[in-house]
Amino acid sequence: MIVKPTNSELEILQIIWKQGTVTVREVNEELSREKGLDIGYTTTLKLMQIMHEKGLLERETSSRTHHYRALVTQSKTSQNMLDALIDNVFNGSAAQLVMQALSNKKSSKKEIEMIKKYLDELDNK
Amino acid sequence: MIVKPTNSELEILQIIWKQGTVTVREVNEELSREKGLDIGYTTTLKLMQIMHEKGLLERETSSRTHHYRALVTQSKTSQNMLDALIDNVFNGSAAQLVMQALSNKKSSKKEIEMIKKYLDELDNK
DNA sequence: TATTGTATACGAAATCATTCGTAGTATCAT
DNA sequence: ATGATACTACGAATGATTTCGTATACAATA
Repeated sequence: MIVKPTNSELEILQIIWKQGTVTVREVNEELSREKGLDIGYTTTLKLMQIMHEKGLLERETSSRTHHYRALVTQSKTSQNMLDALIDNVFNGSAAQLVMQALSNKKSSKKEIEMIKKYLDELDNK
Repeated sequence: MIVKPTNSELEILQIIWKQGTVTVREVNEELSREKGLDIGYTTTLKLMQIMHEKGLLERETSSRTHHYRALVTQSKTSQNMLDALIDNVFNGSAAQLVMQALSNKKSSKKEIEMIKKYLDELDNK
């Protein structure tokens, strides 16, 4: 089943993917830091509770302070988002998306080399 | 100025990008067809009116049936979406996005060749 | 001309996402 | 033990997006 995280949920997921296991407070502080403004603690709490209901997060409630972990991987999630974008906006062509992605964002030579190497590997299969 | 189309707006834009110039009815029928369920005519109408207000569409009202055209290009729009995705999900690395995009969606040899050629051109600049 | 069909305009209901306040409870330091 | 602090639960306000009903007007046609 494909779960599509909302924007706010995605922000929270990013933090969890970096940290592995988190408390609500940790996420709330990191969010506030990133945004440079104070997010209400209960706002973050509520969001994470909803994410738990939706099956995006699991949690450990044995101690008073709950601990959350992601149930969806970063790669699965970003793949879903990419697939949606490819289908919806690039007429199903990954190549089209790739070229456009490279056209604007100036990538370093190193990055381009990396991609080439990657393509060669793809070729040899 | 960056305009961020909502999901529904994007669906409509797709149709308009394919067709060039459209009436509300055409869009409504195409939407209903794609979704396999009947969308209220006035729903589509309202959306397109909003899109017009927002500056996403222009329209020709000389005849009773209005004709709409897109004011945002597909490439500008998709570039914006890609940039957002790269920033939000791929830590700012286009290369990361590119490789992931290619990993799942199996691209044809032809597509891969095309990308390689494209990379070579990028290199020579 | 009266009827029927097809437009637009627009307010507002319905839905979904986000934010927050309050209540209740556990924990910790004094 | 008491008070301050930190936690969860949850209802509800707010805001944005999506959907639809109704009013009104024009056009085609019987």
